[in-house]
Amino acid sequence: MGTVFALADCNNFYASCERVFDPSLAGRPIVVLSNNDGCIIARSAEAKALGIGMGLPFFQYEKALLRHGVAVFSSNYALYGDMSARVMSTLGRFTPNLETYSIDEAFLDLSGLPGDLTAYAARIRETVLRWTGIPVSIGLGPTKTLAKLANRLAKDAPGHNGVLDLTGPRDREAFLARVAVGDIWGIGRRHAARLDRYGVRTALQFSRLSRDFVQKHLTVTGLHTLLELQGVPCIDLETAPTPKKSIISSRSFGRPVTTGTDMREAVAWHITRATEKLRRQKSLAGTILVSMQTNRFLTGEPQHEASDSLTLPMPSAYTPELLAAGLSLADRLIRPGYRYKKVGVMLLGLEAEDTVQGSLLAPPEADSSRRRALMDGIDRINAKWGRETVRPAATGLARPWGMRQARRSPRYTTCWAELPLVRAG
DNA sequence: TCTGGGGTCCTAGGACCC
DNA sequence: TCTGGGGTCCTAGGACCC
Repeated sequence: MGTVFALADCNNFYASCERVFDPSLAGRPIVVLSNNDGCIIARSAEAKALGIGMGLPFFQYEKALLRHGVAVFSSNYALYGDMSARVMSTLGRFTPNLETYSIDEAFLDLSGLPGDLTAYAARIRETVLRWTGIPVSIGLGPTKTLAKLANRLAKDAPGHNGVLDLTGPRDREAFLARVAVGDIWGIGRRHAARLDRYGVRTALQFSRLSRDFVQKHLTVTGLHTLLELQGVPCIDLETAPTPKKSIISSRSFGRPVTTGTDMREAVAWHITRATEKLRRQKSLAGTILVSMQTNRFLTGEPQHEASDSLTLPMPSAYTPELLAAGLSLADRLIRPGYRYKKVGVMLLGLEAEDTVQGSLLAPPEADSSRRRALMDGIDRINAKWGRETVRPAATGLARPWGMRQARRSPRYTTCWAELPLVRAG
């Protein structure tokens, strides 16, 4: 018996989360918007059936959506993140070997399981649905790529009840023939277009290409995809979360920003947020990068896009130090007279806080333990009393650059004041 | 007025070394 | 016209994922 991977993927996850706490949404088309209520990033099955595309700018379709009775939500990541954790912990009851692949997907290693795999997967589905209210589909395969493909078929192909098994070679070719090459995990738009020029349109055709051809055109990652489709595992299950190698905080503004003060506040806010993430994974950053841009869709307006980075003398997770570095970069980049749309901060050159290299030139800071205690104290207060209970003054108070979120549902599961209310009688 | 955010990996080419 | 050979490291850009 070989390896068996399952991919469990929540159906229309964000839309499903909204539905769990609002039964009146059953059967209704739902869309969820990106940050700032910009684009449509999630759709319920009913919304997809109406032909509402992914990534469409909301403001262009707002009237049509409301006319069709579509329920529209701002994204509510407090809710989605918490529901995701519930789904993952439920899945964890069925195997200790689980990789949380994204907010709504997990790979499970089901190798060596006795009995009927399809029935086992069906039981996983039922349990997740009963315990969390979230519907999932499950694909089974001897490699992650085939499990992904099986999952897609489980969702799209009727008559499979949300579970599809591609672990055996039986019927595999027939299923591969039904999947477009661009729908293979790891084959994106560009590669799909390139393959199309060679007449390669289905997963089956792709799986029959020579290794040399694939490596030449799609590099080694493409070669791994090829082998995985042929049933040869190349991509392992990663059960332990690995620390990030870079951390980003960036966001569009709710409205154009024109003053240096607002720009600096926004940059400081992102630095603070990125540095919190950095400390949470117990890392230090060697380099900070600040970027900003105007609204590229407004072709009539003057455009400015700029970014620059600065490498610290010693890697750090001390917010005031990163604020000083990042704001000095911002001051060099910001140009008066532009209407900015977005700023971002990236932390690079990350290393674990306990393995950092010392420097011959800069002796260890006498107050480094004091700095660490200060950050630790602030992080604890904010964990207990809520984000931004204690925050740098540089991040401002009024936040005129903050994002729009006109249609957010309550944070049903993470906020006492927003718990769902049930009336009896 | 309005168009998302956050990541990873690979390769080519330049800088630099002996 | 010709002007070595081989290696490492870093970065930018491109591709992919959700």
